[in-house]
Amino acid sequence: MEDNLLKSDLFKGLSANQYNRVIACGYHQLLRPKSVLFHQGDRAINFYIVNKGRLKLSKLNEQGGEVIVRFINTGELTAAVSSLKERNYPVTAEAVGNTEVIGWDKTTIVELINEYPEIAISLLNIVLERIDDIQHRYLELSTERVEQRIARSLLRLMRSSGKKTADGILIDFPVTRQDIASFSGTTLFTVSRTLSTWGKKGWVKSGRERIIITDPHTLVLFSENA
Amino acid sequence: MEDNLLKSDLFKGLSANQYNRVIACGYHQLLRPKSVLFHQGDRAINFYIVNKGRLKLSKLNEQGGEVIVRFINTGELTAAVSSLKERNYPVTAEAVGNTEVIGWDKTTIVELINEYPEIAISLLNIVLERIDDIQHRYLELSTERVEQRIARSLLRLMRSSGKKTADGILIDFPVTRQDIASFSGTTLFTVSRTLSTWGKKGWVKSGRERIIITDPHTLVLFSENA
DNA sequence: CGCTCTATTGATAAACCTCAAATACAGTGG
DNA sequence: CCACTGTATTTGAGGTTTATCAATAGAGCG
Repeated sequence: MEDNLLKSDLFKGLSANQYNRVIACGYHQLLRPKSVLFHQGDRAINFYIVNKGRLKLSKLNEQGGEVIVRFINTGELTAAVSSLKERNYPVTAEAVGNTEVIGWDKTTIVELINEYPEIAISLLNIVLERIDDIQHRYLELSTERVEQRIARSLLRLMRSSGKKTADGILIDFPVTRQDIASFSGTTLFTVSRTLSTWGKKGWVKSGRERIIITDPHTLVLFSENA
Repeated sequence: MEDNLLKSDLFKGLSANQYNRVIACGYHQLLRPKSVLFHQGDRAINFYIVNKGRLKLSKLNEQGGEVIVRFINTGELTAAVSSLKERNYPVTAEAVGNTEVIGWDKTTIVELINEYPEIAISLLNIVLERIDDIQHRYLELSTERVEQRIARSLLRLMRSSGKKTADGILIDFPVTRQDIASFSGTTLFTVSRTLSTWGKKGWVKSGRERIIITDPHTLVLFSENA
């Protein structure tokens, strides 16, 4: 049932037995669509792996501004860091569609690391890659124009959650203009206009909570060169 | 000589002996001002701790756009992640003033972690905090106006490298308008204008590569409320 | 004192947001 | 099957923010 997790980066270098033991230490949780797994500042559980479905990691400021930090797809990991400082601006993890996760609390993780240091290495690798990713997005947000960023967002979603269809590559979960906006650092209006334009050009086909990328190649070129 | 490092988060939970052993495994390096410690993609060494001075971590895109990801101050850590994908947009670590670092290569780090798993926990904590920080900055960049972001940048620099003087709190290393701009996601022109305005209001005093925050309190209020 | 790097300031323009109003869509209950 | 309701989306007009470009001034160094 959870064989998809075996392939997860977290378990790189572990034997099947060790893997089973680690899984046994965690606990399963089912999430309905749009239910919240954690806010930063919650304490009980610290690490989660998505067994099925997808989480949306977002961050709010008090003026109501939202950014989507990333999506956590099946097999991927996220952590609820309960740092003492910084209670404001929590990170929120919300299920997109029906989602299953397995969670470990901090104590358990520390025990497991002491038992199997490979886990620590895996975690470090994962986390370093995440830093790389968010730094990259930071650069993009800082230096690129809106349309370029929207293109990159679509391509990211396509790569992580794309599904081939007759028309093109469908982003395989309900995604609103506002989602794309929060993921690209712009407004839903700009996203809407941009998708309209690209629709006319034949690059994408989009509808209510639904985006199909019909010409990925051109979109890639656009995202890199303009 | 390196007692300042003992206090570093990296060595939390280690005995003096263990600390000495870890330090002995690394190798020292002296850097002249503005010399480059690494580009991402370099391989030999993977983790560095700043023993003296300061590093500027920045990222470039091919259009020449630059962002400063963060400054690594004395006692802090950084890693040169040589991921296979993504050769473009390297992260560059450059010395600000004369700087000393100690470096460990990946193999050594892995060995040390296997020996002292506490190190892995420390590293994880450090890296998770960094993620938190950059995510926070990402939110700010996405949702706040330029002046607010400039204020936050100054305050960050003040907190990490501020030095009390008669006039106010001096940012204790040479920092250009362009640096502030790259750190805030704007242009040097906007930074210049903003500092001029704030100079007239008595919030800061600034000159060539030199910024003193004369009214930190007001600047904090401004950074949070407008 | 000339050279180079940094900073200032103004004019102009582009990019993008904000707000308002209309329209499309999906589900629900009659 | 249809009307109804609550979202999601589209589109336009207008305004703000901030970048861009150009020209000038200042600071430090040999």
